[in-house]
Amino acid sequence: MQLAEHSVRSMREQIVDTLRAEVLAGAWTNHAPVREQALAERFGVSRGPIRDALQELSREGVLVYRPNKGVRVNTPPAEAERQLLQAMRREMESFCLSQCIDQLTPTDDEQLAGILAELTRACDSGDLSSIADCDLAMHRYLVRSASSELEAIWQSITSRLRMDYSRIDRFDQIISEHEAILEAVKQRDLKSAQQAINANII
Amino acid sequence: MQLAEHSVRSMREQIVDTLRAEVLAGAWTNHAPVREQALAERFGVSRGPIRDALQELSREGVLVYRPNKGVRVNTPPAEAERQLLQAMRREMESFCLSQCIDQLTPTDDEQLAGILAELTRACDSGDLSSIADCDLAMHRYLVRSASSELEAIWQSITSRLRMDYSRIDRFDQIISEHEAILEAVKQRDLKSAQQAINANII
DNA sequence: TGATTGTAAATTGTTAACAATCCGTTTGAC
DNA sequence: GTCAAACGGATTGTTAACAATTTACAATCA
Repeated sequence: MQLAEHSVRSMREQIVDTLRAEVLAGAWTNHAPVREQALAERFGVSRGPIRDALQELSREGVLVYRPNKGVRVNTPPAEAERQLLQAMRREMESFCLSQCIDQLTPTDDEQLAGILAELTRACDSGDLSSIADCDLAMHRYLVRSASSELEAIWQSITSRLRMDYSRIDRFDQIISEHEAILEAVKQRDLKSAQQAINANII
Repeated sequence: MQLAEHSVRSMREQIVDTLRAEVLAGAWTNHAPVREQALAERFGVSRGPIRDALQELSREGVLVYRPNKGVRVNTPPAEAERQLLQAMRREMESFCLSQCIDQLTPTDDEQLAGILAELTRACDSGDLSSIADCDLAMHRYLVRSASSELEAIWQSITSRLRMDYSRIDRFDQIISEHEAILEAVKQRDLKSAQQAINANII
């Protein structure tokens, strides 16, 4: 079974996902250094897997690694850099849509609808961390459907973008934008979907 | 001194650079799995740093990691994906030039000239691995001058592109293209430099 | 024969101890 | 009082042994 292959998530991957979500949700400052021992105790493992996870998050741009000094939370990019990264993200997602849209199945539609439902719930409860998670999950789903290779690059771009979800009056907008994406995808309407994605990536 | 900070290259980085150069030069096949113990003995270290290096190269797209099964050499991307990656690479390098060109010093010009000299030597001797190295080194220098953040993304794009240097009649062209880049950069002529870079990324 | 289960070797994943490095503090000379 | 060298605790880097998993191969049965 192929899906089982994917469900084998190593310790490292779990730690990476947990820590990334926390950092991107703004739960950590970039002033205090990240200590390996503390994380090891928290996750109930030794420092080995923790080091692996921190290294991966550094490569991804979430953290910054300096030899013999450990890691810190990365700072947001300068404005010019941010604009480049955003342009690249748009380009990637447009491409991924064009690659995958004709191969999506009703099962995929259901998955996306599920993510949208969770996003709606998160917006209602105002849980910023969860909103960020769901927003990105929807985009990631489409990118991954096109290419797991591109997913890694996409991740390192979005991790560096550090989107800001704090403007509370945007919640309605976030939901409706993602509804538009889902609708266009369901109809297998590439142009509309690309437009909806571009409108969402601001 | 700031450069000293940079010159502190960890064991992992050295191993990563060595292995990347070998894989991208086509020295490894993607049929045989990569064994940690063998590499550990070759580099005279334990499996720890080797695992770190393999993990980093996996994230970069040079290798592919599968839980409990180790890593293999990655396969080249499909044509459509390759075109996207190339477009993104162009976009990045154009941007980096615009960011750094006015801050480059005569020292940078010398560094670039040095890389070009080495490239010329490599082309003369037909050393494909060295040609690949020097070609990328020049581009990397400009990217890094603009942003070490972007360098990581750039690396993961170029690693996946798997450029082909084997056409022997292209050596003259490679040299002249890089001469054009250096010349335009020396003049601090952004438009010409961007044009030269775009012409070189094919 | 062909498929399947059991077993042993090989390989990756994890751990804990040890070595090397960094950083704040103290000490001592001038 | 100021500066620099030296000390000590804390932290990261590396190692080797151990655990878990995979893989190849032989033994068994229909």
